[in-house]
Amino acid sequence: MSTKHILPRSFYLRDDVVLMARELLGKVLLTRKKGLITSGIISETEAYKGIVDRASHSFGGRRTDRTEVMYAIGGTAYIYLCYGVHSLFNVVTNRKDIPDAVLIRGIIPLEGISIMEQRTGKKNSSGRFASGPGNVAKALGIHYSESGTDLTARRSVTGSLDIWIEDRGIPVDSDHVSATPMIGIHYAGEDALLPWRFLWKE
DNA sequence: CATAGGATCGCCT
DNA sequence: GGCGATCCTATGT
Repeated sequence: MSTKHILPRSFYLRDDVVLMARELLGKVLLTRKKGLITSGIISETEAYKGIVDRASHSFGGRRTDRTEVMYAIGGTAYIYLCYGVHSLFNVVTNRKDIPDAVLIRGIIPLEGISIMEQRTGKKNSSGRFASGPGNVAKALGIHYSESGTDLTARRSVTGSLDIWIEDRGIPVDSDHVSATPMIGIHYAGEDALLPWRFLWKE
């Protein structure tokens, strides 16, 4: 696994979070926890355009202890606890102080499958047993306490977990990608600013 | 300090 | 399709 495939800072620094959500499909999300490497091909994402997105934790530019990480430089991990049970993993994008993020909602398990089966207590019979944002983090051993990890440094805040994303040139045909606006949110004439979900079905 | 609620999941009917 | 789990976070007094 060559470091040249790690997504560079420049990938995350761009302005269009919806574009990045689309481009993250087919990229490989990896973790190394206590020397164990697990990974999966990103198959579902959702863009959160912080300031203008009612569904975003940083809507309206709100800053709290939890959401402060969303204002970090692109390429940082924003991870938080949902419903007291699930860690949800997001990729922060854009420049510092602009709180855009992409939620990783599904992966196709790739490396370390038996470890991920152990972590989730599920078998890989479906090929997508690690889909759903809570399951993604669970399978990869990601915990909300790792929020703030730099995805480009391969060195975590805690030192116990590395998280990074690689481009291995996996092609994702547009014909197999469905893009849907989030349900239940309507801004007249502001469709381009809606949160956006991308699902890759092979 | 007290309280309500959440970018979900899996089990139940 | 409904609902409980489970605990942190944000907000209000």
